[in-house]
Order: sequence, then structure tokens, then C-alpha cells
Amino acid sequence: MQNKPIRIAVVDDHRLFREGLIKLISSLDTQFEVVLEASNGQDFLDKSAKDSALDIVIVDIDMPIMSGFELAHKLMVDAPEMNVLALTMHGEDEQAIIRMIRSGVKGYLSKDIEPDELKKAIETVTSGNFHFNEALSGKLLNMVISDNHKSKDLFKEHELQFLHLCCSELTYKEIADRMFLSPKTIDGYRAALFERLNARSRVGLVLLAVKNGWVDLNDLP
Amino acid sequence: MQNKPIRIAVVDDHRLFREGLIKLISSLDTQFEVVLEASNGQDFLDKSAKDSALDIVIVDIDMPIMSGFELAHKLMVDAPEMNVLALTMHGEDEQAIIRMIRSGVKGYLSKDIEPDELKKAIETVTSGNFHFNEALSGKLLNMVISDNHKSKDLFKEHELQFLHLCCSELTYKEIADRMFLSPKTIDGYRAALFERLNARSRVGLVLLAVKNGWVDLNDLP
DNA sequence: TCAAGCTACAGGAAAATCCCTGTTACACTA
DNA sequence: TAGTGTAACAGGGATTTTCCTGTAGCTTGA
Repeated sequence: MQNKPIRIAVVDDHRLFREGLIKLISSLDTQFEVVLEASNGQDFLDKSAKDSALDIVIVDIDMPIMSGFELAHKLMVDAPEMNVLALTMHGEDEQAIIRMIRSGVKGYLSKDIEPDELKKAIETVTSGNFHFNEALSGKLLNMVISDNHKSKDLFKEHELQFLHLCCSELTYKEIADRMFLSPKTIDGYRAALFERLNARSRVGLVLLAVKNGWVDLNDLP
Repeated sequence: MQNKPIRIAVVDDHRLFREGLIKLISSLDTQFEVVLEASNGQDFLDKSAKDSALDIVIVDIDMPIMSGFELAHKLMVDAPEMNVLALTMHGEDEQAIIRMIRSGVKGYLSKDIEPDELKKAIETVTSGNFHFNEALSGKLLNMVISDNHKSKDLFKEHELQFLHLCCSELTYKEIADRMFLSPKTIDGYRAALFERLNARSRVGLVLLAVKNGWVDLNDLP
């Protein structure tokens, strides 16, 4: 097929791991060519200044001096065409994942994957696509998909319906009309939810509902 | 490397395209083995009932009788281990994308991609990972990342600050205190934003702010 | 069968929100 | 320098929201 070499940089502060990784990458595909290695973000920036014809930068997230986050962010600003593949030791939490994506990382891999997945990730990211492993993708999707399983367990039918209608410009009286109930009953739902969820105003209620995915922003009016 | 065959099903209502696709897939890699073809979701379910040892189902989104959405959803419920790769004719809008992800689709490709990307997608999805092309990923990420560039252009400094504080349980009087302004001035901001954004209540304002990413749900209290 | 618990509902009132129509001060500009 | 625009602010009143303290009816379990 194509035989253009893929020029790769590896940035990791653990020398042994870095060298091993480079050997491994070279063995994966004859196209792969590690042309630059660095021990942290700053080191990479210094070295890449003169030789910048890189297709992909594989970078450890947890590094001293300049972390993978910072490096990725800097690259996104200064060289947005650069593809960054992130490596981490441990399963990251959602905050870290959001941070990675914000930083412009194009792919994410745990360090304990099989070489073959690394190969695929390099190819995918190099060609401008995104590569995330399943665990991460699951978390990512959780942020997008509202799974209203939880909400079904957490609220009674009427409460959930009220909560939905609360997330609108309807007044309580109008909500009462839609639910065929007295405004006073609606007021009861309001009070009950305020109490249970520690809300102090309708806005607070709405924010909780949205943040926790109890109501789906996308099917609001 | 590994030489286990990858057993593939192709579901598309356009026969010519389907046959061509099958030929193409077979030529991509000797591992690839198209073992089932169907012309729509229902057809696939009928045929796969007896022979279900499939690694991946490649399915056209726009089909009569049972669309790719429905099929993917059914598979997610009945056979969650099945990997579904979606094909579409046109660039989908965000709604369609969300719908796909909700349906359990593991990957998405436009029909005008290069064969090589198809190969990569099949490999990625078969091994349990996700594959989305760049255009989609961008849209997906837009939903996760709040880019407050827009908000900076759309609102004046004070208005934006007010909007942020609006998304809280603070009363207008308390907001006024925090901004070192008179409650009457705050009332002015409120009125101006109601007018400009066509909001009819504070809740409406909050919902707009959140939906459009003018305020970031993640850094609210 | 009777207390206990729950849902729907009410009266009443304080607080907050919403919506008018102004005024004052200051910067810009023709 | 008069006119124009705008940000900050006010008075006042109509609605809505919030928060009390109850009551009536129905179910459930000891």
C-alpha cells in the first residue's frame, strides 16, 4: 500500500520504558520511524524546534516539568496539525479525560495494552482520526448519553414528570394544568424535591436535573 | 500476527453497493470474511438467528423497513457484545449522531471514504474499540467541550458574569451584591437578556446558557 | 380496626421575579 | 456645543415563587 514513513516522537520521562517503546514501535511496522525522543514536554519543544516534520507525538500524561496535558495544549495552539497520542498508567477519571480532550489529544491508550492496539492507534491518529479505547469511550459516551435508568429509580412517576416540566419556561400553574393536578399539589412536589435534593430555588432544581442527566438537555423545547 | 478470521455481516438495501462492498472488504485483508449479507434490519435478524457467530455488523443507516438505528438498538439490547459499524451517505447532523451513539453504534463512516479507512475501522471496531471519523469526532467533542469563544463575543463582560451567577441559587439581590451593583441594574441585565434571547423566565435563561455552552456545567457550584 | 404513612389539596403570606416607565451621568461625534 | 447612545439606577406594581400550617381520603400492616 502506501510506503511513506510515519515520523514519530516519543515523550516519556521513564527512560527504560521510553527505549522499550521505541524498539516496539519500530518492530510494529517498517513505516514507523521514531525520529525524536524526549523526557518531558519542555525537552520535546526544545528538540523539535529545529526538526519539526513529525506525523505524531506519543506522550506520557504523567510527567514532571511539563505534563502531557500542558504539552498537548501548547501543541494545539502552536501546531494544531500535530497529532498527539496520550499514554497513561492508570484508568483516568472523567475529569482527566475531559482535560485531555480539551488539550487537543487525538487518542488515548493505557500503558498495558497489546502492541497491536498501539499500532492501530498510531495509524488511526496519524491519519487524522481519533482513537480511544473502550473504557474511555464508555466514559466519554456517558457524558453525552443521558441514561435515564438512574432517574427512573430515583423519582416517582409524577415527580419525574414535574422535574421535566420544571426545566422549561412554564409557570407552576401551567405545569399543574399539563399534569391535570392542582397547583397546590405541584407545590407539594416542588417542596419534596427541594427537601430531598437540597435545592433552594427552581433554578437550583433545574441545574441539578441537568447536571445529573435526570432530564435530557436535547429533548427540551 | 493473529490469523483468526473476522466474521462480518453487511446490511445495506442497495444491492449493487452491498455486493461491491463485500468484494472490497474481502480484498482488504485475508482475515476478513463476509459471512452474511442482508438488505435491511429485519432481514438481518431473520438470517442471523441461526448463524450468529459474527464479529462485526456493517450497516447502512438509511434503510427501509428497519433502519440502521433500529437494528443497532435491537442488537444492543439483545446482543450487546455485537459490534456495529454504521455507514451513511451524507454528513449527519448532531441529532443523528447522538441517535447513533444512543443506539449502541461502535463506529461511523461516510460512504465516500478510502478503503484503507474502512479496513482500519473494521479492525478497530472488531477489537472492541470505537472508530469515528474526524468530522464526527469534532461534532462529538463539541458537545463535550465548552468553547466559550462564542460566549465572549456574544455578551458584554457584565452580562456574561450575570449569566454565570444566574445559573445558581443566588437571588438577584445576592447577584447584585457579588457584582457590586444595584439590584436595579441587575434587573436591567435580566431584561436585556430576556429580550435578546427570547427568554421568559430565569429558568429559560439558565437552560439557554447551559444548552449553548455559554456557561460550563462543570464549573458551576 | 386503628394508627401510620402517603397523596392530593388549601389558605395565607413573605419573598423573589418580572415588567413598566422614567432619571442621571458620562462618552462619543457631527 | 448640542445631540446621540449607553450603563447604572429607581419607583412601583403585577405575578410567581417559596414556605408555612393544615385537611381529607386512601392504603397498609400490626
